[in-house]
Parts: sequence; C-alpha cells; structure tokens
Amino acid sequence: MAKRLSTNVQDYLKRIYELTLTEEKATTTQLAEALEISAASVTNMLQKLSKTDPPYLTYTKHHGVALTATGKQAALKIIRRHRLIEHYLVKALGYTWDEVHEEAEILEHAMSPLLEKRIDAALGYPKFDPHGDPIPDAQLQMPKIIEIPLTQLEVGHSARILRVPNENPQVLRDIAKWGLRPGAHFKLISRTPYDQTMRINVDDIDEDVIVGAALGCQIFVSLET
Amino acid sequence: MAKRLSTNVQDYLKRIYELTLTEEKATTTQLAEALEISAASVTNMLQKLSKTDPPYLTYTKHHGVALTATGKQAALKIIRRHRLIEHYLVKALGYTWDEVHEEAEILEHAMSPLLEKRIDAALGYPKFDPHGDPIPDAQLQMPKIIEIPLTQLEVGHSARILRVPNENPQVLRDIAKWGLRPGAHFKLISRTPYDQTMRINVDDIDEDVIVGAALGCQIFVSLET
DNA sequence: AAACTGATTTAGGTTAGACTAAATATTACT
DNA sequence: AGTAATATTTAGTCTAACCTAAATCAGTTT
Repeated sequence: MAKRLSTNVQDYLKRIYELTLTEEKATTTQLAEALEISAASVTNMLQKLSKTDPPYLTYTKHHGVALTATGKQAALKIIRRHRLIEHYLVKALGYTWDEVHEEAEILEHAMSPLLEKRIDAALGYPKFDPHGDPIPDAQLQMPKIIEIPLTQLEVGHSARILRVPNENPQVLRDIAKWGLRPGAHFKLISRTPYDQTMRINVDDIDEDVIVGAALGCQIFVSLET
Repeated sequence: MAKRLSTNVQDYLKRIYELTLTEEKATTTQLAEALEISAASVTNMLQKLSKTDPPYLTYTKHHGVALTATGKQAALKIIRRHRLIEHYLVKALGYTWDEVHEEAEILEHAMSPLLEKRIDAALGYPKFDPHGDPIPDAQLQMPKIIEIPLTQLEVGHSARILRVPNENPQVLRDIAKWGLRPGAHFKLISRTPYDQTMRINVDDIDEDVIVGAALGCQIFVSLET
C-alpha cells in the first residue's frame, strides 16, 4: 500500500497541493510550468497517478486534477520536510531566508523519517518556517492561521507580518532589507486608489516602505492589532 | 567538461575508489556485490564511463577497472560529503556512529557546495569522521595517517585506536559498548597463535575485551605509544 | 452554429539504468 | 595441454520519465 514514491512523483504531488490551495483544481499547463516540463509529460503522469491503487489524484481529461486524501497526505509529508529543512538551515547553519528554498527543494527528497524527527526536535517542534509558512506536525496537521493579504488591510490599521511565501531570492533579499520579515509590526499609512500602491511604516524603522499590489498580495498579515 | 554526475554514477565511482584502496584494480563482480546489482549492469556502466571525455576510469575487458585522475576527484568529492555528513549528524543532531552511514549514503547526493561549506565550517574543518576515517579537505587532499591494523600490533605494546571503517550498525554498537572507539588508548595483552584472537585492555575499563582476527583487521591503530 | 484559438491529449521516440539468458574468456586443476 | 569452474561480456528486454509533432477538445467569437 504505502509505496515508495519517486522524487519526481513527490514533486508532482507537492505542486498540485500548492496549486489547489487557491483553485479547486490544477490544470495540466499550470503543472507543466511549475515543474518546468512539457504538458504532454504531465498528462502522462497524471494518468498514471490517477490509476494507482489507491489513486493519488482524481483526474478527468481536459478538466484538471486534484489530490485524493492519499495524495494529500503524501504532499503534506514532503512539505513538512521542506519547511523543516528551511527552518533548520536558517537556525542551525546560518542561512538567510533567500538561500533556503532551492536547497530544501533537493534535501526534502533525501530526508529519512529519523532525520525528520531529530531536526524537528532540535528546532523545538516549530510551527512556522522562515517565510512564515505553516509546518504540518508529525501527524500532518497544518497549524491554523488567521491572515489576510496586505492588499486587504484597511488603511490606518496596524498589523503584524505573518507570511511571505515567495521563493525568489532577490525579492526576499529586498523585503528583508526593508524590514518586512515575518513577525514585524507595522502600520499601513496609505493606499493609492488607482494602482493600489501602499505606503507602510514598520515599527522602529524611520523610512516608510512602498509596496505595490503585486508584492502586496504575497504578503500576509494578522487580522487584528 | 565538468558534467553533472548522476547519483548512480557517483555511487559507482565511490565504490571503485574504496575497492582500489587495497587492490590495484576492482573487478566487475566486486562492484556488482558492493552496489547490489547484476554483473552485466556493471559491465555496461564501466564501458560507458571509460568512454567519456575525459574518461572517469580505465577499463580493460576481463581485467578490472581503476579510476583516472578525473574519476578519483569525483569520488573524493562524494567521500568528503559523506564523511562530513556523518560527522555533522553525530556532532549536531545526536546520532550515534552506527546510525550515520545509511543516512549519509543518501544525503551525500543531495548536498550542495554551499551546504558542504557551511557544514565544514560549523564543524571547524574536521579531519576525521566518527569512524576515524579521514575527510578530504576542500581541495580534496586526504589527511595522512600512519596506522596499522590491530592484527599487526605487537603483543605487550600499547596504542590508540584511530579508525574503525565498518558500516554494520550492530558491529559498531558492540564495538562502542566495549570502549573501542577512535581515540581510545589500550594495551594488547595477548594474541593466540592459532586463530589470532586478541585480548586487549582499554584504559579505564576493567574488563578485557576479546577481539577475533576478522574484526581485528578492521580496527586500525596508531603505530607507536 | 461554424470557426478559430489555446489547452490538452495521443502517438511515437529517447535516455538512463537496471535485468536475464546465452556466449565467451580466464583461471585453476589434473 | 585439456577441461571444468568461475568470471565477464554480449544481446536483447524492461521501466520511469522525459520529449516533439500531430490530433483533438473546449470555450469564445463571429
């Protein structure tokens, strides 16, 4: 039953999980882009993974794909490892948050259950990774977070940055430079009506930061305070 | 020139390196056993790796295989990673020396140059792994060691254990229980003429340890004192 | 409703690395 | 030197993933 999944299959499942967080189903093309392979290859794999026993996903020709419970468990296991690794690299080996994603992308597939346990323990069973993304616990339960994108925070209100789920190292370096790390407390000063550009003031930092809508919807903040 | 080597190829090169430490050349069958695959598969791969430009190994039908300088460099790079990982797991994550080999066998292929550097630095640029095996430095130079197998130590002499290059977890647990870890100082009390069984007394341990020849030739000790 | 466009699938091919069975080479023994 | 035993290689398959090109489907526009 619990087959050993190949690295490739794990990557498919992880991507599908991520894509179906916002949409009901993921499309072949989305997956092909995320995995950087051809759409034809994706179709092949989806057909295979939907015909295993038990199937990892539900797939109907031309109508997208979603994970089954089995597939979701497998995806969560990999995501847990990915995020634990990111956290560990920052905490124990002096990595910065822009360096860890690529590294974790490879290490996640080489992590034994024992190593997962030891790292989890060494970190004190953390609930969030360096980007503020939630880490599923050993039973694969995701911590609940109540959050809104920065783009939806009301002008004049204060909040705390919870999550910056971005993978681009350059973007992350900039964000860090401005003080917009998870945990930072700030006040939303203004938002222009036309293009939604925001001016925000981070506590203990003099100069205000200007954030466009494209970046703003990738920064999640606490709902109150 | 510097092609990206697959995990499989890396494993071939590593095994050939290990086998040619004691013999001039490695045979197809030795490799097949070490890698746990068929001899026919090994032949195929050897032919391929001897025809690359530059070749990783010199191979003559029916007469064994040896690494070229290129192949040796590649092998040393993997061995360096393997041993750094073993050391790190013990030092930083509470692993025991019998748990690390299997883990490192997988992680060594997932280690980036950056991670290698960070771990090396975190450990203080160590020269030996938990089994006492030498770790090649960043330039892939092996530390020199002067050692002899326990089976060649003269009776009545004292020495220090330098290296126990064994991978069997059960064996390693026993050895550790008897106090025979790298660094331990001991005196060789006696060796029976017929089967070479040795009695040795480890400093600060009351009860003598009995070591047979099979194990004895896998324990390397300092030449003097 | 026909036609166009973009998304998706099918068909057929490639590569890496493994396998088994059969053939051949080497080595060891008489 | 001849033969048996062992080691090695050759030949032909297999599987997992990938690819490109061609065909088909779905959704929008005329």
